[in-house]
This record gives sequence, structure tokens and C-alpha cells, in this order.
Amino acid sequence: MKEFIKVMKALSDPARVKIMKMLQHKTMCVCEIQTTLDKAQSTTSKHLKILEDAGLITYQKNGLWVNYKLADGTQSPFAASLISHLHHWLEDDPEVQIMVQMLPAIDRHIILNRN
Amino acid sequence: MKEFIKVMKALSDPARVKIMKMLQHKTMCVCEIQTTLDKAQSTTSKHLKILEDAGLITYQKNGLWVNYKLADGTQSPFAASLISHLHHWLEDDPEVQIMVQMLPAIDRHIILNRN
DNA sequence: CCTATATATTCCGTTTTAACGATATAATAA
DNA sequence: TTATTATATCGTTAAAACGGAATATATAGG
Repeated sequence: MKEFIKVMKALSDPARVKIMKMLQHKTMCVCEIQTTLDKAQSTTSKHLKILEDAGLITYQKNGLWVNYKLADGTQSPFAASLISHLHHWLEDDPEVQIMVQMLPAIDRHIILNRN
Repeated sequence: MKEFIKVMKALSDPARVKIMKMLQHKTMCVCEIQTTLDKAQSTTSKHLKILEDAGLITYQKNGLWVNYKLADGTQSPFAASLISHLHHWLEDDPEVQIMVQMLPAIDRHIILNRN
């Protein structure tokens, strides 16, 4: 029950659902996710932790960057099922559509004014 | 998005998930659900309203009694999918199992000391 | 009408959640 | 080592959620 609640709670916040939907398109670092969400860095980091604790996303460190991506669902059958459904759910949601449109322009090097 | 969040939030509370699991076995009135949950009557009533707003359950009035049952999911595709999954999810959860065992003994007439 | 009763709603206290700024951590580069 | 930088954690505040007691509503029966 606790594990199930954890997954449901994780997906009960619009910002976290948006993170799931953006990671469906590409692996992203924290600053890219933060920019797309338009939230503070600490807020973004906490949302990522909640999703990770629920088994919905994973990360890989690469130097200073932490790259997040959707989990494969092996950690939780509930997570697995919801990750799968989220691929087609909310595809026609206005907020999600606008977000997806801006994704190609989101790049860590541009965000950090560097090249 | 709002509709999706509403469904996920509704299923983010153990008491409400338990209600879904008990209604999977039979239609129940508020006092029966309250007894099974072991919560106050107002608390129970509020949980039921949240589940109903999310399209997860429906009710039918019969005199003084209000009988609740699982929704068919026509109100929301998210609700439909989760109702369906919940049928097999948490079947082996200890809390749910104990609850299901006591269900046959839960009867509105016995609860209200009447026959 | 009046009474009884099953459920819904209101009120209020407590706990949880989400947000941000500030600080800490960890990795890179000099 | 020290400086820089991407991310994580801490501290605090405001809003939302959960709980129960008290009250309101609605239906049934006299």
C-alpha cells in the first residue's frame, strides 16, 4: 500500500507530471528541467527526488551534470504501469503541448550562457 | 491536466484506496464503509465525495441510505483505466486482505443495532 | 405537523505539501 | 590548494489536506 501511495502521490502534482511528460521526449539535466518548468532550482530538485523515490525516474551523473530519464519500472509494478500509460495520456493537454513545443530549444549550454 | 490530477489525488490516500478496494466486492452504504474504515462519519463522507468528483465511484439513493459503488469510468478515461487496474492491484496487500476478510460481516442492519 | 435517522456540510485544529532563498555538497579546472 | 559550478539539502512560510465534533439536510413514519 505504501509503495502504491508513493507512486500516486508523486503523480498528483502538475509540475511532476510535466517532468514525466518532458522526459518522455529526452533525457534532461536539472537546469533544463528547471527552465522548462519555470520553477526555482531547489523546487525542481525536490520534485525530481520525489519522482525518483517512487521509481518513476532514474538519473545518471556525468561530471557536474545529473541527467534524468524515465525509469524502466523494474522498481515498482505500479510505476511501470503508470509510466507506460503516461506515454499516451495527456498528449492532447494544452499545457503539455506548449511544453513539448519548447523542448527542442531547451539546451543546457544555452541556458547557462555558454557554448 | 486538471482532471488527471484530480484522479491521482483521489487515489493518493490510503483510506480512499481502501474504499475503492471494498467497493470492488460489493455496493455499500456510508455507515458500512465508515465501519470498515474505522473513521468518523464526516471523514468518510468527505472521502466519498472526493472519489465521486474524480469519477471513480457513483451512488444511488434508496430512502435514507446512499449506496456507493465503483463507477464505470465513462466520466474520465483516467478513472476508467485506474478502476480497471485497481481490480488486481493491491490484492496481496496485508491491510487490504484483512479488510476484505471482514467485509462479509459488515452489514448496515447489524451496525445500526437493528434487525 | 413532529420525531427519528442516514448522510452531507461546516468549523476548527493539526499535519502535510509546495514554494523559495540560502547554504551545503560534489565534481571540475586552475 | 582554491575557485567555479551544477545539483542537493536546509529553513521557513503559505496553502492545502485530513481528522473529528457539531450542525444542517433530507427522507420516512407517525
